[in-house]
Amino acid sequence: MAFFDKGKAEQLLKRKGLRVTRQRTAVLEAIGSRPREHLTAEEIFELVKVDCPDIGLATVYRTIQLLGSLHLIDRINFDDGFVRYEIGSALEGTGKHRHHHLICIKCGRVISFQDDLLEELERKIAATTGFRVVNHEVKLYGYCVECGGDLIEEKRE
Amino acid sequence: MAFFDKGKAEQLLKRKGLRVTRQRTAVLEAIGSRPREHLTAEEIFELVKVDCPDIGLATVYRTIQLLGSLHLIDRINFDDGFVRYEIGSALEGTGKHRHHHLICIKCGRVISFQDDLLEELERKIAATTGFRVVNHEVKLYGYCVECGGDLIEEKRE
DNA sequence: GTCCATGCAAATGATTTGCAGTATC
DNA sequence: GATACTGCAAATCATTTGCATGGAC
Repeated sequence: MAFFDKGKAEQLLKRKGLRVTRQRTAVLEAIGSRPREHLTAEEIFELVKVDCPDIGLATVYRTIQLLGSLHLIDRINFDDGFVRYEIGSALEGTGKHRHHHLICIKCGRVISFQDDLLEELERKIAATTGFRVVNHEVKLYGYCVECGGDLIEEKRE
Repeated sequence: MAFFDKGKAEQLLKRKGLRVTRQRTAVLEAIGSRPREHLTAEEIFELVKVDCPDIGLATVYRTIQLLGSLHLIDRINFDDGFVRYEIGSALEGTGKHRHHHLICIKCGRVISFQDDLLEELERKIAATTGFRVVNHEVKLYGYCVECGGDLIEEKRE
């Protein structure tokens, strides 16, 4: 059922001296059950209430923050007023894979894609600036097919 | 004094039937006077008050939103609780140049860099998905030189 | 049994909005 | 002079926090 390594997550919590609670498990499962869905805290709250009806929204926020700091979930921000979350790439089967987002500026649709093209860039930056890159986030804005993505570029307001 | 094309901005406002006010000019100049500085609304407010002491914070917010929608300024979000702004790339001399950000996850320092490496990726995406990319945003997270950027990679929390 | 974790309600804080007065075109 | 813009204060709303109770180990 789970699309991610649940045991690994519990291990990590225990190793840090943190407790494996019903709420934490439920939040992680809710997010893991919706890969690529970019859930808001409120959406996670609604999903979790199914299995865990007494959970409070504050607990969802606290749990989200904890899981985020452990990199069990990833934070994404589409600048629409909500921070969103998805299962951490470290927990998903393939291990290190980077996925990024295409955001349609007309309809708001978000499409995920994978690409490791930035590794070359990261090496270049390390060489020229001494900055050691450990993660990256790429957002591409444009028009999806339904909103005129394949039209010839033209002036538009 | 201005590091950007002020006339172009005023033209654009007028063309849209909008008014060129003291406040709008002052906000744009404040942001333009601090290239690469990623100002928050509050910081812009403080800067603008020098030339325009009676301006209200609400006007700054409204102006920022307006200038952003006209692409006269660019919005950036470093997920620290503030939306930040910088002069729009369209207004700066060189025209189309993309700049992105290196964010140190230890000290928070932000370094800008330029690179057009993503153009190849954009073409690839257009070809495979039909999505027409018109803009992109790249954030690279890691450790700056002062925070151990040039150390060998090791386990850290 | 010890503390960490939770639920609730209240607090926070960036941003938005209503409205009456003001300034641009 | 019409009406878009501004300043002020109040409202909004996602997120955080204080505190007393509850649960994991």
